Amino acid sequence: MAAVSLYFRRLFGAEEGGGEGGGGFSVCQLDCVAPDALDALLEFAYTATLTIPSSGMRDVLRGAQLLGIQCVADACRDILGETAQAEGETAEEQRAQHTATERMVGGESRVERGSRRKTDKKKVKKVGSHHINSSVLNPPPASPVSHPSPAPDSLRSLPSTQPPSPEQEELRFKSRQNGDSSAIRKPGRGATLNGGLLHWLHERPHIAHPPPVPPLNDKLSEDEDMEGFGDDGMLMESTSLPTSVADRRAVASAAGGGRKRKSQTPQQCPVCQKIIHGAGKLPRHMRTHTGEKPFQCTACGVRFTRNDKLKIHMRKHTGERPYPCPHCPARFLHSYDLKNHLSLHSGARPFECPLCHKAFAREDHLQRHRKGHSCLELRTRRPRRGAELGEDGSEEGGGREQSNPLEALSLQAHSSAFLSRTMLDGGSGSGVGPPLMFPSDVERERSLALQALAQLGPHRLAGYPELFLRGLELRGGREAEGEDPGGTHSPAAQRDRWADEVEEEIGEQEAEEEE
DNA sequence: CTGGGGATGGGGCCC
DNA sequence: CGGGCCCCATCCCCA
Repeated sequence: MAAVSLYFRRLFGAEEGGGEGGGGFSVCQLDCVAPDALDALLEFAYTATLTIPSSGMRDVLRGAQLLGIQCVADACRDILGETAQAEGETAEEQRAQHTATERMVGGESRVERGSRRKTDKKKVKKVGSHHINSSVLNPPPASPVSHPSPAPDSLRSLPSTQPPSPEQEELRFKSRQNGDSSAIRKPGRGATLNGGLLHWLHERPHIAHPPPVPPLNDKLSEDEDMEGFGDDGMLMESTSLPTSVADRRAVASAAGGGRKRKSQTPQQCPVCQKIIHGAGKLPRHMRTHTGEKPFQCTACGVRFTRNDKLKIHMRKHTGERPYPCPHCPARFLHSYDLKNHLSLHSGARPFECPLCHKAFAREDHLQRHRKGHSCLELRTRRPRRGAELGEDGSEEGGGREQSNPLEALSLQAHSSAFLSRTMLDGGSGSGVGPPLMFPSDVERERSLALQALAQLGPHRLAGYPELFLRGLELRGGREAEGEDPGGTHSPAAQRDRWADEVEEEIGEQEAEEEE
């Protein structure tokens, strides 16, 4: 909220050097803003989408002015059109704000002291919803509760303390001015404003796009995107991935030097920093943060974040089950349900616990089994290596020939943790560290994890160059040692290999420790 | 604890 | 480039 509202920026400790994100406020009463308007403005702060009930435009305008959300105020005035001009007070405000804006564009950032309308500072910030403690206000639906990056850092690095250069600001200002008429759309439920978190603008589905002002705007859009990801020093700092999207785009931009728009995929989520692959997939991902569910079932009213999920849901009402089992009358809503079901007919259980060698038909059941630490009968049975290879002739087994390296990594962690405890039974450190894990195992875990990462291809490790390089090192070393890289690839066989390696490593380490 | 169905989110492919 | 469609992995819930 501080990122979009001057009022909140001041309220929540934006004082330079203040440091504490809360600013000491625990309760904030906003009775000067109509509840509906405040709700709309909060939604805007989180989602860069402003939904204005047609009856409440004036309230939203006043709320935006009071809270110092300049772009919303501008948009409301734009929507109101001549109405705003006709009212002397509003027109006066508008002139004052334009004057203030022009001062700001010229590099002046002085803030009027004591004024409720703090309209003369930088308008909407590009980075918005970062660790917003809105417990004292009405939180938007399904606002992110947890966040991967620490809150104080996010708050400290709010771009409000690092205003863009005057040139950038001027470009943004011009863009906004030129596009006033096209920046607003009126979808079914109200007006949607494009003006907030600029690096979302190209991604969000219900947001009007910036005005077409080529070629300047084209460059501007890219610059804003870059800014949103990197120039504000927040997102890039938090990830510090040299091969991140922003860097790749920066490199491409520098190399190309042309006007051509670069592909926006993959894109980094500004909230969770996750890299989202695929054109147009970021808006879909963003809805997981905002809780927005624009697709509603007309039959039962259930809402969904995605259209395709709604479509599948509709099958429940239509009775359509398009995935029939060829062996029995069962029909399924999802293809993967049929796939799971087919494993019942085939009897294939390709997912075997490396510890107790219990086999499961489904991978998630194996994972659940492992997470529950329910397999404490260590190696009461030998691996079914031969049996696996024989059984792999079945359709299900054949489908899982290529084991997921991440699965191997996870399984290996599970195995090594468990084995560490059993092999070092009676060792020191009980009660310290995670369950079934000894502190001395941390380094070993790390090493094993890197080995598993080495199984990942560069496409899976593109965002983790350090790990990838180290993984290549390790893999090269192992292959040079004559390990059979083309051995069995069935999931269970792979896991057995890992487990055996773990045992070997543990044995070696024990020998070293004894020495 | 396990088996099974369903829900959710991400990625690939295509238009 | 955005969106639809599909598949996959994972999680949740219930019997």
